[in-house]
Amino acid sequence: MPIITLPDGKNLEFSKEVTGLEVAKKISKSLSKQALIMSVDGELKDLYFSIKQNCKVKIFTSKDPEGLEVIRHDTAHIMAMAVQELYPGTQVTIGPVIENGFYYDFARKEPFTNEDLNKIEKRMSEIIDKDVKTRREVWEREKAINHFKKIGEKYKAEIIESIPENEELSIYHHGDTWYDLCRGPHLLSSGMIGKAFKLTKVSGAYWRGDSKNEMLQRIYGTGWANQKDLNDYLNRIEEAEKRDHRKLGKEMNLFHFREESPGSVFWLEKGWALFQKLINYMRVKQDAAGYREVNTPEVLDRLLWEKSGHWEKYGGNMYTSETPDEKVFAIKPMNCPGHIQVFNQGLKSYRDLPLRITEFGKVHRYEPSGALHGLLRVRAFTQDDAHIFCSEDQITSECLKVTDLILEIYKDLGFDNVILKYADRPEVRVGDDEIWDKAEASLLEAVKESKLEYSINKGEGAFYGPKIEFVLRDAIGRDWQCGTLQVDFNLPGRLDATYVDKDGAKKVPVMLHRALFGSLERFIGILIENYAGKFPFWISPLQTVVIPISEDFEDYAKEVSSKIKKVGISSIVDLKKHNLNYKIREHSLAKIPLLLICGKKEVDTNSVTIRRLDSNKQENMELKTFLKTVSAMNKPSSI
RNA sequence: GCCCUUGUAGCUCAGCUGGUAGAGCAAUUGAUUUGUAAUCAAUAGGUCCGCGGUUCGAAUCCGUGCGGGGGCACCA
Repeated sequence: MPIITLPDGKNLEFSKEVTGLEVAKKISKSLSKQALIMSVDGELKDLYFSIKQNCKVKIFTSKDPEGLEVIRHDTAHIMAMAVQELYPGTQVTIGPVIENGFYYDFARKEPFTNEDLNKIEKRMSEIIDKDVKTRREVWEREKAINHFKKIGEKYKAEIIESIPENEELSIYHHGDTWYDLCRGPHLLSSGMIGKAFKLTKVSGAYWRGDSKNEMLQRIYGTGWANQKDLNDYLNRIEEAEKRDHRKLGKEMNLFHFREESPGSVFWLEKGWALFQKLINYMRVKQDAAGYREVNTPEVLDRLLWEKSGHWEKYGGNMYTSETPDEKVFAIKPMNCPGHIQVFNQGLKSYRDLPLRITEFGKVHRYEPSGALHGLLRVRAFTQDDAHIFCSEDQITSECLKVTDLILEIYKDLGFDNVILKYADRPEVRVGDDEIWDKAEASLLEAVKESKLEYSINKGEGAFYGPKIEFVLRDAIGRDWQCGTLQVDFNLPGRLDATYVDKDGAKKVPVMLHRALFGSLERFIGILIENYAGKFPFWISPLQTVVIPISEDFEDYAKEVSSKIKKVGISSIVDLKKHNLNYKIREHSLAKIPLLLICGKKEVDTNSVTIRRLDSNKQENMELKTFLKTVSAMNKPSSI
């Protein structure tokens, strides 16, 4: 006689055991039509699960995340079913739900093509139309293993073998012919999936995510509660493609890549202007925050990298250079050993701490070819790197200062939404556990004091210390990991850094590694995508174009342009023999923030007519006033 | 690095099943001197990614290398 408690606290009493579907019917007819799955005392169950005892039940529809998830999960199953019907001999492996959709990994010799995807989609649609029923069975472990081995599903058999002995093995049947080992829960029938899904891409994926294993074929799909949500999603993807920094970088003449140096950027004039503006801005901010800028060699003796521990852990990813006298040098993949050598120059006292050394250091890392991606993952990049040498009791306050600086800088660049990821000791590391305990505790304290939202990434720290990663959210809701802050009790000791403490004894300083943008290259990529190339005025690589209406006004246009440059704002005059409409179109497409039109009217009144990007209003302003206005626009909000 | 896919003019792309390449924009030249998103015309521009093979003949088919793209793995 179960009494069922609903989320609103209401109790429903039944005279005998009931299924979820019956509970939903009792609540309301419309709910029973929309119900997809339920939770029983917090545990997700199929709607045909029979409830015998008193419990709390919640029914989920496609409006709930749980409902959407089960739709995606069922779509993955139906896809696997369609694939095995169309391509006999294909083995199934796993098919989980992911953000925005699902995938399923298959083992099959022949590659799936895009035409195959269309065929599979069609077959899925047919299965959904047939509305095949779902049925759950519990199998004996041995029976399941032998069965899947017998029918040639060796991956499934392997999965079952790895499931703990005490766990129940459920097999879900979809219709009479197809079934899959699965934890569930699932929908009552295939028709409940709806048709708001689309198979999006095929790719390779290693069995169990390990590159030592064989490669499977993964088919990705996206799945939604209704057609509108699917269309919205597809539109979001399209919008993101329009913002692709590789496309915009080419269109806007910011940078390019060439075969001769894969993963290294050729910065063009405009891209480099942007790069320099960011660096100059950082110089101002860092100077105010007590940093001292230095510059250290790009090429350093291999012995130093051996001593620091980099050679052992990352040697395979380091560029090296052999000199004519057969010495091996490494091209720096990081700035830290160099900065410790800067610290080591001259005797340091506790009065020098905290000592904040910064460098816009260009580093080279031999990234695997498949990892390269525009500006976002490159083999040569510039870090806005700094190392703070301090005493143990300064760690937390220094970490908080770094966090404040990062937040201020992100805000200036238009990112208000920042979260932290705290990562602790990895398996492969240097230094003993006692030191790690100390480092982790001090960093975590700073994380907590920052009052920012944070998550913990177990075992993801650097090999020399725990770290925080700063993740910002862009204009279209994507997260990007940029800044980093790491506590390091190891490297300074390895490279013999010491300072003289109050009591006259030599001590090893703690070192904090931090980068704010991280990689300038990557950050510019993110900026391009965030702003879709329409940068805020103060970092825009070319801020103004002066357009004379005809040859008669060229001299005035030149005069205006040179006055603009005198107040520190970039400007060119467009003297090409094209008409005004043409020039407006060209420079608007190039995303120039301000176009200044000069004709008879402007010459007579010593003024300019302004056309702002994305506006077709005309705004006439006296040149003097304009120069003042535009100077005020030429800086971020914190300066 | 691995799987799939792709590489034609500065850019975007066309070129069916093999017969040594074409458009638009950009560039150059000339005409037009223009008031807020493409003025008109002419000219020039290509080792069809590299190397090898099949073939009477290869941008096209095959092999291989390099680069790009989508994932996987990696990311100090």
